[in-house]
Amino acid sequence: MNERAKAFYLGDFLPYRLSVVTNRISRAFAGRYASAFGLSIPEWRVMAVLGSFAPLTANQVAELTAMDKTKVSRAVARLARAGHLKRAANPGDRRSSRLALTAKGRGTHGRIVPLARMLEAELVAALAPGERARLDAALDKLDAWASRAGSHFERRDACAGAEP
Amino acid sequence: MNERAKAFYLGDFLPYRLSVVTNRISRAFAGRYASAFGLSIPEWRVMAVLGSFAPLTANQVAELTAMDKTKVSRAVARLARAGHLKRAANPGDRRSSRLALTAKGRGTHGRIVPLARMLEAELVAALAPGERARLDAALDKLDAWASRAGSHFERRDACAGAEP
DNA sequence: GGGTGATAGTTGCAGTTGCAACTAATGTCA
DNA sequence: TGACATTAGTTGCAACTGCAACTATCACCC
Repeated sequence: MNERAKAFYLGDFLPYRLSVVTNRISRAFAGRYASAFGLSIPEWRVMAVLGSFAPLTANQVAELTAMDKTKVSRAVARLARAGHLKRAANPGDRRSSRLALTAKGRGTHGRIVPLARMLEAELVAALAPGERARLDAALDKLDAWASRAGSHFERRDACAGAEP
Repeated sequence: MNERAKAFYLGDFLPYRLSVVTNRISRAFAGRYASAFGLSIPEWRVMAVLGSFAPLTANQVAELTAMDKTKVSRAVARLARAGHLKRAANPGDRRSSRLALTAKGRGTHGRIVPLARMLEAELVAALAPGERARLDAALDKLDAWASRAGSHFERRDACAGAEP
């Protein structure tokens, strides 16, 4: 009836809730697997997409991983230094290079992927049957909303996907 | 049949998916509201819990916001400097202080909360009826899993930022 | 061709973060 | 009371982050 409406509980606030859960899961993933191979999450993401899709430019990696090009650049530099990937000249465009995993990189990738699958399986096991599909659907909708909201209201973004 | 199992697609990896969606939403929230009041997300969280629960110690704030005590300490320092909250001596324990919003802080809180509710309403509007409740339930389960996994397996993390 | 504007990727910089180490105040137990 | 472990909160540090600015290359078009 007055301006003193219902109390606001942070714990019920969806963005907060998503953030907390996501961070806990990321932490579990990083702590159990990624860091055991000396990889940060951005590096793991780069390796993951390079493991699936043949040679990619850094730009394509950025799109596939939803990461800022700066982040990709640094992750690629570290992975190259560590011998996990190599850059080959891109015949069609000398500004970019074709990134691909080395044998060592493929080895690491091959060891992490099963562990990632295992972690995901544990995660899904915590859900009821069919609940994962519904979760994915909900996340799709939220993502679509956030992408729209981000591009409409946020300050002038240079280009593509906003990202973490 | 051999070690070359199904390809791994990062885009289907649940931790990754959660991270991307969460970050987009946080960004939309921060860009549209929090930053308009000069508040970072950690600061907004502190104000949110102080707005609901009378005086709290920094420690209690840390628990309620699921933030590191360091983060809380810095957020509180900035909020105090900006005049949004004040620290009062804690009679029972001189190590901590009782934190509470000032009049100015309550004013800001009172203006942000309706906007936060509005954003959440938009978010929920993107979902089907009943889908939000199912999402919450799923998040609860994932959270429970992550808390368990984190406390059991985690130990010395490197220092990689946490994000899937 | 040569100018103009876009694009790929890198780097400088300022701000944020978590962990470890630290100070200060309690608590405990003999 | 006096040593010793605990807890509240702060700070040093080293790493990560995004943005803006920059270089190099490409694309267009007169």
